[in-house]
Amino acid sequence: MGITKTQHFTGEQNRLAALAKALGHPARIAILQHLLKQQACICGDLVSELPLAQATVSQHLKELKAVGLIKGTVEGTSVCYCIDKQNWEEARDMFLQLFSSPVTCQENCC
Amino acid sequence: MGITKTQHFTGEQNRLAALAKALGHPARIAILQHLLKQQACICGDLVSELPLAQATVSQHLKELKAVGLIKGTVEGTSVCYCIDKQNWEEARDMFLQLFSSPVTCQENCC
DNA sequence: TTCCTTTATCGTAGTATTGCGATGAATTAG
DNA sequence: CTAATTCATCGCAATACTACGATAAAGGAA
Repeated sequence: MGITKTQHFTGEQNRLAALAKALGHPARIAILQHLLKQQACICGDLVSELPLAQATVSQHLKELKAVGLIKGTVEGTSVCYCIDKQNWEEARDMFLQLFSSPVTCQENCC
Repeated sequence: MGITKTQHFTGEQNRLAALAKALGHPARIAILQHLLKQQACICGDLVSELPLAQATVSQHLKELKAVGLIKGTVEGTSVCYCIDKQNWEEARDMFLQLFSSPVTCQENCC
């Protein structure tokens, strides 16, 4: 079919999957890394930073905004983007929790 | 087009994006959580645990194996899957590094 | 006002993903 | 050997993603 059966999974599983999916593209990783590196916020500089057309970058920004990892504010003609601190920390905590479980599987296991 | 321009990004960005993409589905999150919870490895129990057909689960397992997050070994008729400790820790470190940067953007920013 | 800049959105093409039934391969049971 | 079990793969249909050119919307400059 091609449509994910979200109903059958927990809200946490769906949320974490949505966050991971948003991180699942090198361009979006690059955008986030750039926003983290800059002390101030960035707008269309991202387009010149990335090897992608303006329309494509705008689309990636839209996806990151959709899951809440970034937020944007209009500043005159341009738009200022930055990390959404609250959701970013929520994401960090969810990934941290997933990876905090000890891996009990040994070498000889499997 | 529909093909990601991986050439223009760093190896790290592509690797992290690939790992994130693999985590970008609730079924795969559920699989990993189940493998983490079990002290021993699991095989086809996953199929009965998940609300998906056997073929679909097998496909998700294949993707997780492709990025190295899990590994499987044949044990008679069934296959034993478990977390690949080394790659799992690599993934944990990469996500940790991404989220370790301080978010400097303030409330009034943007 | 008109023009330019900046960003978002639309439309399209190509590709990838999701899901499943059907089938195939490998092992075990009898 | 045959039959059953377990899992992978194939093939298909439906949907989602990636990318970009073209266009639209909104503000600033002249």
